[in-house]
Amino acid sequence: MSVRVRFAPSNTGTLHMGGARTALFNYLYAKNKGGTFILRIEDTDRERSKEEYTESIVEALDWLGMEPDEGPILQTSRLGMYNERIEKLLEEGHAYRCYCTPEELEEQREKALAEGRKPKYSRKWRDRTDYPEDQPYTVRIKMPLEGTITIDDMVQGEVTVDVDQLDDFIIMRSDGTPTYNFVVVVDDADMDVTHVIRGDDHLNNTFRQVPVYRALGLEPPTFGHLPLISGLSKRKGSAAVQDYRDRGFLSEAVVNYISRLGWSHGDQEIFTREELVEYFGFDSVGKSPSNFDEDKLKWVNTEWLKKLEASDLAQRLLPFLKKLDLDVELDDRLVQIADLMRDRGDTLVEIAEKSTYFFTDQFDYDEKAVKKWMKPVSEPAIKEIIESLEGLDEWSADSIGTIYREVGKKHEVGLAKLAQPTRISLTGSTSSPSVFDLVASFPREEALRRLRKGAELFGDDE
RNA sequence: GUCCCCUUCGUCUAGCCUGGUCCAGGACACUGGGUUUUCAUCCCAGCGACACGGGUUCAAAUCCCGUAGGGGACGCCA
Repeated sequence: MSVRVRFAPSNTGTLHMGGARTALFNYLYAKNKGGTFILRIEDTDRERSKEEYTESIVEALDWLGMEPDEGPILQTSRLGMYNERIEKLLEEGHAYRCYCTPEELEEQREKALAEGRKPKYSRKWRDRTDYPEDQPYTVRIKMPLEGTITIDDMVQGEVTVDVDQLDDFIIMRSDGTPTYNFVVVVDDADMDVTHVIRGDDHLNNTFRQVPVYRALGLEPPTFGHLPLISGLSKRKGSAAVQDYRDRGFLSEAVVNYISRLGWSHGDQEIFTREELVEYFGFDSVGKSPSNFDEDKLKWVNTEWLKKLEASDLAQRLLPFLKKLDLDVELDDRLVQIADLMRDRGDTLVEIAEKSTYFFTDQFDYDEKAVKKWMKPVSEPAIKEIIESLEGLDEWSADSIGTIYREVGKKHEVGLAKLAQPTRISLTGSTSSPSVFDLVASFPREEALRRLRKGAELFGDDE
């Protein structure tokens, strides 16, 4: 049977890095096995579920390149299915009505906790049939009364729990809606899910769900419970995936980075999507929780920034440049600039911010730099360079470089004394790509205009 | 409180299953050098860990037991 996995977030919030990693491991496992990746939205929490979150989750997955093969499937669209199954369980004696009130249960729970016992439903209505008339009731599943339940988890290995830890949990609320631990089972079974891969905060739930499978006459799937990413805070990965996109991280880098949280492939750090799909397997998934380290994410991002095709990079940089109110469009010049700037920042945001001078001359000259470099020694040479540049046949970094070297030699000034004033004139500061590339990156008239304007900064003799 | 899971450099991890090749390897970060027309990139070096305690064994990061610490679960949330 072919592999079918599902990522099943609730739509009570946006997708954050922890969820993204769970989705990724599902996706990678499915693709590695040539299987199917399903997206299901767990929206049975009527209080908190919001459609906008569903959209946000779909968008995040899309950005990360994990389009589901099936879905999104909403659980609320399947309500009828659940009621049928509950009726059947009731008829077969695998479930029963419970007339306890929420207040009554809460009281018992608090009492148990206060006395240091495990809070557990008393099973008061398990074997009763003297149902009160017209009273609201919930439906509870009958858990086995003795024995143990063992699962063979793809990540955790064999885990056994004594059934005395389990109680008859509610599968249908008094308002008639089914609860999570019941609904997941029905859905996973109906969708022919073969492998349930989720965070290990669900490990305990698994022992509740297995008896539900059995009561329904179904074989439980294979489970894989991933260790959680610990200490996620807004600053550490629990912000929406889209926030990382907006902060200038590449989706490849995000995917690459989160894949390495709990999984590894020897010493390799940088993976293409194809490699991830090819190498991924639960043999290499660890059991211990990991921390989200933004410094390393940044490093992975710089690696991807270096890897991308220049034209691709330019395209991705464009929106960030536009956000800075710059007059830019996707053209050869932008591609050239992207290529020059790609290793000069950790994120697209930083690169965009450092690239503003390419698109506007509204910048301030760095005073210290002006003082240090705009000196009379450089002035005659720079003036001659400006003249030579005016008549240059071929406007290219190479030929521009030739002029700088020749003029420098003639005036007996070092290259730094020509390069720095040039940088200041074109960018306002002394930090930029190679000067020749820099000059060549401007249309000739613009370069000359800035050089002439900059030349006015040359100070008097000291 | 009860149950489940986890524990190798600050962080992500390799090694653990199949004890010796590990006085523990790689990566990020950090520190110091070098290359360079600036900055960045890049290169080199350094710093830095087997949670603790018992066993088993000729030999343990690797196997067993315990302790401590961390995480998770215990809902008419998912």
